[in-house]
Amino acid sequence: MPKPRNDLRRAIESAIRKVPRGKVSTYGAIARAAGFPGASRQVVGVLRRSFGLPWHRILGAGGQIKLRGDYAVEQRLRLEAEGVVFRGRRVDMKQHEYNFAGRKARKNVRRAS
DNA sequence: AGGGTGACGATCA
DNA sequence: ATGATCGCCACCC
Repeated sequence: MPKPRNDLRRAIESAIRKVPRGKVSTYGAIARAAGFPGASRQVVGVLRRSFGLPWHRILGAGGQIKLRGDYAVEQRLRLEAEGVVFRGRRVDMKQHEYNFAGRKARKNVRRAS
């Protein structure tokens, strides 16, 4: 049986809440982490409807802010307040993208010597 | 049932 | 880099 739609929302919220302070993630990544690849638009839906989520830590692919106008400004401010570094209009994902447990980690992880 | 809507994403000109 | 297009998926009239 297919997963109940409710699960989708629950899973997505849960995934969003896992992103720690100072880290960020993307709509697509959240969807995958929640077990619904391709449901990035649903992630947006959840973010818009529910409160109490670290909404500012969720960005578009490539670390780009997808909000418009004042909201975009606020998101950037909030992130910078957490120590997130921007490179032009995008967040430096190399440094701040959160790795969900259970998700395939890149091999070739070399620690800073 | 049918059509419109998103804080999307990947691709191409 | 920017804008257009198409594919996606659940939700709401």
